[in-house]
Amino acid sequence: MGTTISEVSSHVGSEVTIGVWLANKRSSGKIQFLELRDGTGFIQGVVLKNEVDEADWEEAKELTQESSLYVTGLVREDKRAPSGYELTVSGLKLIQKAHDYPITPKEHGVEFLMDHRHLWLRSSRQHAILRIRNEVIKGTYDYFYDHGFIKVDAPLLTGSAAEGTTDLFHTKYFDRDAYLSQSGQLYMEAAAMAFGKVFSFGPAFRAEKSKTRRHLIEFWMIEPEMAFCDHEESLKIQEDYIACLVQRVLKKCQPELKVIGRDTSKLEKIKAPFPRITYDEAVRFLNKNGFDDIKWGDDFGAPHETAIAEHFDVPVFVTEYPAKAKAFYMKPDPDREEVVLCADLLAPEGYGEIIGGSQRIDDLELMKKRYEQYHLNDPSYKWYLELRQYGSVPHSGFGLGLERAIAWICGLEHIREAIPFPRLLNRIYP
RNA sequence: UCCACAGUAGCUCAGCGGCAGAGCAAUCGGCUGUUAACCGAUUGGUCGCAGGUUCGAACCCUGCCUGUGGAGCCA
Repeated sequence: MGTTISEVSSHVGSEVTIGVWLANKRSSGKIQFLELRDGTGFIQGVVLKNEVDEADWEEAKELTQESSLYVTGLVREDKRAPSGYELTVSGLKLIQKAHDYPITPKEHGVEFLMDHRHLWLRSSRQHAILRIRNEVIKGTYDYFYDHGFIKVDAPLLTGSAAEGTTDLFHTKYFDRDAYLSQSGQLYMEAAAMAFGKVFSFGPAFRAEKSKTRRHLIEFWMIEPEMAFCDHEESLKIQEDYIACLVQRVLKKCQPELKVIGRDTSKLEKIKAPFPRITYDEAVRFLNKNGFDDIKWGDDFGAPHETAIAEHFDVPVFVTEYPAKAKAFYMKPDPDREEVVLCADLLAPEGYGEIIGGSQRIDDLELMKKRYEQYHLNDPSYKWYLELRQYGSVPHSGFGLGLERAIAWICGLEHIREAIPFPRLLNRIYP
């Protein structure tokens, strides 16, 4: 391994050798421009006929898109080059000549690009998005480590449905039934009782036949859970965490945001605290704004969420939903039993719900009642009830959909670009 | 599961009842500052599949398959 393109600015005036792929080529009779990439960045190589060996000149002429080679040359600053730096090529050594690379520099359709996702990742746009994803992941680890959380891994194979609301992928566990996890939350509640503040980061699987720009069959979720933490404290952590992520991407990923053409002025506004409206207020707002179909007690659909979020240019919390519309484990408001201490965080610009969170029921008798109401008396749920039996404490947590957050931060049309190999309805290749 | 739209060259698309087309890619040639370079030439087809209507179907009709994005559900 030699120098990388990301390091060339510190090698101006000296000769370097870099392992690269040819992204594109433009040539004249006696000068060739090689658009080179090495995974860390892009740089333009210039091959001049009267300054290289004839063999190298001929080899450069033979280069095809995505051929791999070692290139040696002098690093120069040059305003005419796309990146500001240029390599005057003095020698090149072909590793492999690629034939008929499918993704050409022109436009392609969705189906074709998805069929070639393993190659599409090489494009500058996909490269930029996935580097931002990497930064969001690193930012998540840093944030929670810095705030006293420890990462605890939840199992992916489970013996029962975590929430019982969505369709699970069924599989066999030797001669028993098992399901792929759709959430690690219940396990995080157990972990919070052991470690205080915890978070999980792992994949979640939903066998829903959803096919919209906001849905993946397999997606990654960050699920913090905090003991001795009420709903209000949880909201403060959520808004601080999201604002930190956005500011970190703004600080560290300017070149990537530029490649994908993100309007960063919209991201610069993302600072805590975020506005909040209650479910009651949201229903009144919707009824006043042309949504006669919503009445108190109904859950919101995507058009309703979009209408609410459109009134803010930062994420907005919708709080205190009717208990009937939410999961069995959410804690009722002590002053108003019909609503629960929960919040959904809706991202701006129509990106929808990126966080769902709540304070959890800590009272053993109430949880027993919920078990009866929701028919959860299966032995596989026994352990979760026991968390309320041995030193129960107030606790809260939330789940962030990683790809939805990335889609919003990057301003993507579709969530499928926010994950390296998306699993979508009807697509499990490549 | 429901609704809507689409499927023609390797890719992106035009053609909408009368000879299968263009741009890009590929191949060959030209060009010393290109930025999805440009210029000339060549190659490239089961018009998604099956049936029907018609003198004649890529085009009209029916069914099926595949894809797209929207609903529901959710992060």
